Amino acid sequence: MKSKEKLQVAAAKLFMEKGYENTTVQEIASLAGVTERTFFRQFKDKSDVLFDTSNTMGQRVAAFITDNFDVEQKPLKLAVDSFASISDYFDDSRERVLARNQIIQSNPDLQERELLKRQVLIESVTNALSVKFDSELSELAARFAVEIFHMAFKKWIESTEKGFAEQVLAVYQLYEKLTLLIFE
Amino acid sequence: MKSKEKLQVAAAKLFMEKGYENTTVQEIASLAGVTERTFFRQFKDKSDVLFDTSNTMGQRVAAFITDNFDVEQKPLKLAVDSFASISDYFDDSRERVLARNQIIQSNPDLQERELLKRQVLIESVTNALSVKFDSELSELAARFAVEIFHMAFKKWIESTEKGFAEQVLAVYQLYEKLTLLIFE
DNA sequence: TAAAATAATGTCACAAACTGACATTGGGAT
DNA sequence: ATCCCAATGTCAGTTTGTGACATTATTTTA
Repeated sequence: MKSKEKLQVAAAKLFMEKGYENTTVQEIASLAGVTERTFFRQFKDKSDVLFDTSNTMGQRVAAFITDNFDVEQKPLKLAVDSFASISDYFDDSRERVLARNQIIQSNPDLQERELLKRQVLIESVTNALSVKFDSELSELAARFAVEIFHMAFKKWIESTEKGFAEQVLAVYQLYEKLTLLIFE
Repeated sequence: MKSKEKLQVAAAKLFMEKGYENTTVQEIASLAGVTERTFFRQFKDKSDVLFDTSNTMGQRVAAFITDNFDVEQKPLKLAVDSFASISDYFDDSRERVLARNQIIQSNPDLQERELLKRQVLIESVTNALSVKFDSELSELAARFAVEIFHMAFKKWIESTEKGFAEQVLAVYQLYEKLTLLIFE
């Protein structure tokens, strides 16, 4: 196992056991059998060890969008569907996602980091949509889609009732309800 | 002048002159004529000195919403109007807002902090809307409204053409265009 | 295979951000 | 004038993060 992975495993373990703020980079490095210095070579800061820098979600979502331009004309619906399309990412590893989420919610620094990741996600979706739609419209749709995704995620966390895709759909319907009010 | 204000002034000056990362808390404190320790008593961290902790915007926006429930039935439109209602906050001090924005955009830490502030804003709007509307619908409307606000802010930064309220309206119209596609 | 280049890790020294504990001061209230 | 309280200072220490250079694996190539 590469030291990067070892550090991620060690960090996850310690964060769970004693909380994010109570574990030092020193401890993580020791548990992983490396030096503090190599921690900071793999991750730009302490919080970085929890965040996937490669933007896997963004790539999957963008791929879905480019693959489905033809069957779906409405930018927002397309973007929302793209989030539903990655529901396996969540449903298949509920345990891990929940644990991770709990750590993040326990600390403001981590929440901020998560928020920044959401901006990257918005960009991915915006770029994917921009191929076919007007760029400003794409950005707005992307922003709305990510908000819908986020609300769906929160609901998915709270209850075991529905799968991720269903929660996304539920929030999308809430959006339809919201917009229908325009024409009352 | 209270030391808190002195620190804010000193920080703003130094951040402008030599950038956020290149100025130390030490320097800010010295310029303000106090100790590093009192800086950290006033602000929870270095970035805090740039952020208004009292959520003035949230309060103003929430106030507008509660004051205008009767004249406006549509939650999103109401929320968006509430942002237009504080346009003086921006138009009246373009200089300062631009300078501040430039500092924030120069550093990831500050961007994250700004993002967290937006969450607080979302909560304010959600709570205000919840008095009259369903709570989930309120949250969705609040999230969308804040995204619209943010896009309007970006456009307002980029061009001197329109006032803040006009930019908000412009993005809202973009939203209408987006939703109309539902019924194509 | 041996030598040489390259990548990963270690060592060390240090700056900057932050905190806890306790001392000092500087105005208001009495 | 004195007492009180809040704000500030002092100081010592922890943790995060970085630069510079040494050492050790790993891979390339002669």
